[in-house]
Order: sequence, then C-alpha cells, then structure tokens
Amino acid sequence: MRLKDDNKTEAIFEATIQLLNEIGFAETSMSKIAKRAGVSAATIYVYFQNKEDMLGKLYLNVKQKMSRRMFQGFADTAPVQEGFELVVRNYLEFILNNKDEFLFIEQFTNSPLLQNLCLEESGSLFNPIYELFEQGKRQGLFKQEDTRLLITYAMFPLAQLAKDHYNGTFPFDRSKMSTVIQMSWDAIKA
Amino acid sequence: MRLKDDNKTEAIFEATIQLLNEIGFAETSMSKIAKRAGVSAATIYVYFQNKEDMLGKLYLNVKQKMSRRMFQGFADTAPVQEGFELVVRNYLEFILNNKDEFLFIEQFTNSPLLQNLCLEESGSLFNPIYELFEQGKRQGLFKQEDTRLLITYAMFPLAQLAKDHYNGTFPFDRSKMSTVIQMSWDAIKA
Amino acid sequence: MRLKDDNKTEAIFEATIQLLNEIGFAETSMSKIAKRAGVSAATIYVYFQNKEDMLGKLYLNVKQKMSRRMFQGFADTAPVQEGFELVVRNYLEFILNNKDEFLFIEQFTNSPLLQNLCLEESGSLFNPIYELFEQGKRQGLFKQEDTRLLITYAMFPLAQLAKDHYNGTFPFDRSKMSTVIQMSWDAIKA
Amino acid sequence: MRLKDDNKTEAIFEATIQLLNEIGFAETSMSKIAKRAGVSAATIYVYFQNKEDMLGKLYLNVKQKMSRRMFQGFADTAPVQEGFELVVRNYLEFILNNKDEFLFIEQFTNSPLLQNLCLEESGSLFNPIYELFEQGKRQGLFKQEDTRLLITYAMFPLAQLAKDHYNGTFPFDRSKMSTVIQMSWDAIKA
DNA sequence: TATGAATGAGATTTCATTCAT
DNA sequence: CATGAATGAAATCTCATTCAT
Repeated sequence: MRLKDDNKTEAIFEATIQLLNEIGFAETSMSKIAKRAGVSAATIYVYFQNKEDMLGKLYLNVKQKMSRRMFQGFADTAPVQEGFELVVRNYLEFILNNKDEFLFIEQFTNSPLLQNLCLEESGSLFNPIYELFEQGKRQGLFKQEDTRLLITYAMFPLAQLAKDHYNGTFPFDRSKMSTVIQMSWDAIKA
Repeated sequence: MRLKDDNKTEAIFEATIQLLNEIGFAETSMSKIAKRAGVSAATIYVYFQNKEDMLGKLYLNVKQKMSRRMFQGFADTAPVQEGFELVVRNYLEFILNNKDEFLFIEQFTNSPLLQNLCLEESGSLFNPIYELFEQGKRQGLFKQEDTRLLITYAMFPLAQLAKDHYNGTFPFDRSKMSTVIQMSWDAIKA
Repeated sequence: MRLKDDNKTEAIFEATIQLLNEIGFAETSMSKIAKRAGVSAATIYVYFQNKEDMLGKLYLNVKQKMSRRMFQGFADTAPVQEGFELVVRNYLEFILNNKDEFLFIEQFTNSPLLQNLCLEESGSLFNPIYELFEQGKRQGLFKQEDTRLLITYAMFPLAQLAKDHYNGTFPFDRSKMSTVIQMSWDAIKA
Repeated sequence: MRLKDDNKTEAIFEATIQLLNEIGFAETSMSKIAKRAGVSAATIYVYFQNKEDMLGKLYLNVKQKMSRRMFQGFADTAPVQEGFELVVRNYLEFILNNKDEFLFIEQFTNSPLLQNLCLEESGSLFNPIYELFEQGKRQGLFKQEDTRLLITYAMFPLAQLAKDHYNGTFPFDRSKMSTVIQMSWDAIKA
C-alpha cells in the first residue's frame, strides 16, 4: 500500500487558508480546496472525516505554529521586560511574515464555527503569557488589574494593527516596531 | 414607491444577523433567512438585488446604528476627557445591549466579503473620534503618536473584552466600566 | 405564482416505479428519476422532503390504488363465495394489468426500507378481506384455523404466480383464472 | 491456490447478508461490508471480481445451503406423504433458525438484480421437489394440476408466514408446525 | 494474500435566483 | 408588493474500484 503523504495534509491546509482569505468561508468549497491543493476532492476525506473536522484540525495546527513562534527564545527566568519585548516582537514578526495564517486565525476566531466546534484546546492564543504578566504584576511593573485585562490591552491592539496593515489602511513596517512595543508596555505599566 | 414595507427589510436584517451569529456565513442561506424572517425567499429579491447587496446594506445599516449610539450626547465643544469617557461608555453600553449586532460587525469585519464589497463608506467605526484624539494630542493629554495608533490602543481592547464576555471567558458587567475606561485612557495618555 | 402541478407528482411516481423495476433500488438515483420524469432533480424536493419521504409516499399511493381495485364491486352483503371470487379475480386482474406497480410493491415489501419507514398505515394489503374470511369460517365454509393463516394460503400464491409470470418461468393468462380461483378456495375450504 | 482464506469469504458473506437485511441494498456499500467483515475493502476484490460477482456468488451459496438443509434426510424411495412432511418441516426449521439467510433470499429474489445477473442455476429453490410432487400426482394424492401450481400453493405460504413472523405480525413457533404442514397438504390434495 | 491510499464518477441535497401569477 | 414553483449549478460526501507496496 502507498504511504500516507504528509505533504498532502500540508497542501490541503495551505490551499484552505489561501482560499478562506481570498474568498471567505461561504465560498470556500471542498472542490475548490482540492483543486488548489492538487488532489482529488475524495482524497481530502481520506485524511479528514468531513469539512468541519478538517477546519478544526487546521485551526489547531495554525494556532500551535503561531504559539511556537511567539515563544521562540523565551526563557521564564529572564527579566519581565525582556520577555515582554521578545514576545511582542515575535508576535509581530509572525504576523508580518505569515499573512495568510494570521488572517485565517482572526477570521476563524470570530466565526461561530469555532464555538460549535468545542475545541477543548480552545482558549486564547495568549494564554501562555499569563505567567509572565502575573510576574510583572508581582514586581509592581504592571497595574494591579485582572491579568486578562492587561493581556488584552497589551496584545490585541497588535492584531488590529496588522489587520489594518493588510487591508491597507495603516501600513506597518519594522521601523514602527519599537514604538509599538513601547505603547503596549505603557498601556499596562503601573 | 414607499410602499415597500420597512418592517420586512427590518425582519430580513434581523433574521440575517441572528443566523450569521448562530451558524455562520457558510451555513446562512437565503431560504433560511426568509424562513426566519417570515417571508418568502422571493420577497428578499424585491428589496435587494442579490445576497451580496443585502449583506452590504445590512452592514452599513448596523454600523450606522452603532455609530449613532456611540456619539449620542457627544459635543465636540466639551473637554476631551469628558468626550472620551462618554464615547467609551456609549460603546460599551451598545456592545452589551446589542449582542447580535456587535458580533455580526466583528465577524463581517474579519471576512474577505467586506473587502470584496468595496463599500466606499468603509473605514473604521472609530473614524469619527479622530478629531477628538487629535485634540487630545494638541492639548498634550495623549502621546504624540499617530492618531490611528492611539485609537487602536484605546478602543479595540473594548471589543475584545466584549467578545470574551460573550464567549464566556471573561464576564463583563457594569461594575468594571470605570476600570476599563481608566485603562483605555492610561493606554494612550502622555 | 405558478400552481403546483399534480401531473408532476404523478410523473415522478411513475418514473420511480419504472426505474425501480428496471434497475433496482441500488441504482435508482434521484437524478435518473428526474430525467425520466422530465423535471429537474431540484423539483422533486419541492414536492417531497427527501428520497425516503418520496418512496414512502409512493408506496402508500400504490397500495391504496391496488386496494381500491381489489375491492371494486365488493359488497359485504354478498355470499362469501361470490365475494371471494370477486376479490381474487380483481387481484389477478390488477396484477396482470399493472406490472410495474405490482412488482414495485413486492420489491418494496421485502426491503428493510419499509420497516425503517414505520408507515403507520402499514399492515398487509389483504387486511380488508379479514372480515370476509371470518364470515366464511362462521358459515363453516373454511377451516377453523387462524384467519391470518387462511388468507395467506388463499392469497399469497397468487402473487407468486404473477411473479413467475413476469419473470417468464410460468406464463399466466386469463384461461387459468378459474383454475387458480378454485385452487385458492380449495386451499382453505373446510 | 487454496491460500485464499475461506474464513474471509465467509466473513464477507456474513457481513453482506447482515447489512442487506439491516439497511437494504441501496445503503450497503463495499466499504461498509469490509468494515463489518473486519477486512479492507480492497481485500474483497481479491476474492471477487466486483460487487455484482460477489452478490451473485453469495446468492448461490445461500441457496445451496438452504436447499441442502431442505432435503436433509430425504430419500426419494420414501412414501410421498412422508417426504412431503420432511421437506416442509426442514424448510420451516431452516427459516426459523436462519433469519438473515432467509430474509436475504427473499429480498434478493424480488430485486431486478437477480434477473440481470442471469444466474444459469437460477430457478426456484423448490425445483428439487418437482419429482416428489409429480409422484404425488401419479399416485392420485394431489390435484391433477400443473405441478408448478401445486408447489406454489404448498410451499410459498410458508415463506410468507416466516416473513410475518419476523416482522412481528404473526408470531410463529414450533407448536404451529403440524397445523401448517396439514394446511400445505390440504391445499393441494386431490 | 492483504491493505491503506487514492480517485473519477456520481450520490443526495441545497443554493441563489427567476418566473408567472 | 408578494410568493410558491421551478431550476441549473454547485455543495458535501460516498461509491466501487485500482494501485503500489
């Protein structure tokens, strides 16, 4: 028998992300995905139970990749400010280098599909920084507010900036990196 | 003209928003909308050219409604801080009282459909506060950064908090109102 | 609006019966039915919820038609023998003049589809003769056995003969009519 | 050869019969059969040319098994009545002990698949009793009618009773055995 | 022998939309 | 204005079957 081809899963994932960003959920059909991935539509069903299953697995896959990148080089022994800068920089780098993945996550996150999917591993992408922010609070660097609130004010504007960047309303480039890191820090500093 | 029944337009809009939030774009069909709105599918085509047209008009309708509410009671002669508080409070009130409209806007904003629609009136919901923030900058209240950046850091976290509220991960109630207003202010204050 | 066309239901039913007998359940698809009926496949779904619903309604329709014909001219005041002869003759006539309907009933009756359909109106086609046979028993004309048993021995061989007739293994024509009526009578006579 | 595993053929046959009775022809696919039989779908094609071939062979297999059982202990030297009773009893025993096989035969017999298959060995299951009934006629025990007619009246009601038994409309148990044997005899006796 | 991978063809059903009334 | 009827196109998914191992 032929062996299962990891490239195929990858090709299916990639095709899906591209189409979702180009034409949206409503228009992205299994046959279009198959055509772009260079496989037969039936083949997708060898790898996934159905469309929903495929989208769910794709979502987890992308989120994990994103998460991995965000914490690349991160050591929880490092000073808070250093860790903070690293994570923000990593996040922005990922967003700017992986347009499709990023926009897919944003679109998926806001769709009811995600809720209906009940992915146990749900939770925010930013969960892992929880500890970092707690530490910052303990050291009196950050406001004594709910950590969730701090994360929201420090991190979500970044996503919004990236979206504005991609839809052309607010071009973002690496020269703005330091400014933005500073603003995120200021937004929650004590 | 004017015989066209505004109630019907309203019913169609409402049904659409509900379905979009319940089952998502991909699953929301004209016949389901019609059924929920209590009209025949053919009737929708009396009021709109096609599905895209309908969605576009719905989007503008909701955004206008939202915008109107956000600036209710706003006078550009009032002090910046007062105006700022009012707008933030109005926004949060709207979000908390109009779950469906809010989630619809968020979902739609992140879908490629919007881009393809090329709604001239597009642009952010927050455009009208531009002037307010500029004033704040001139008075040295806010950071001397790009106004767009300031708006992003002050306003978008609110939307995120509301989404967390609605998906149950971070319950929001009016007791947190002042805290949040303060955080938005601090995020961009000089 | 256009009016619902009864001819269409009829055409769909007829096409279905023909195909079922020509190529069997497994091969009879909605598109083939539509093509033969001269309508679009989508049109079938205007008249029926789905394939199962359509088959179920068709089954009831044909059984009713068959039942009506079987008891044409039947008066429960007539002597038992006369009623018996009439019903048997009617049944044979129907079978010989309505090949497709008859074979469809036989095929459907033996398929699990029927059971899964749970047609409340199920029950044997021969139910209505129950009373006639009871009368025959009371008058000492028939054996004092379970009426169900009597019906089975008098009536089911007829169906079998017709099937043999249609598959060519035992040609049946009206010259054999009296013989068969006599045999059915003898099979259960006291 | 002979390396082909007879157990596998058997497993495939059994799975097919079960599914055919549970969900019907239209729903019984090769993959479902494979899954239930505990083999890969591809394996079926090691043993059979295609689906049709498999069904045909299964049909012959079951009919042979049934026939063998029906004539178990039968000696054409024995008196007609004794042989008659034995065959009827054997048939009923088989039917009651082999629900799936019996219902499969009935369903298959009524489907056009059988005709299209052109199994040379087709013909009724009851063919082998031909000689017995001829003998009965010669001895003046049975009516002087076409033997085929006699077989039909004596044997087919049994199948019908079994079907009624299995669909719950007329429970059959061994206490009714003698009654039924008697009725079959009476149905054709001179 | 045995099988997972792969697929073109086709299944059922729904879609957005038009038409006749 | 309003709508039930009608449909071509396309959706998701399954089918029987083949292939490479």
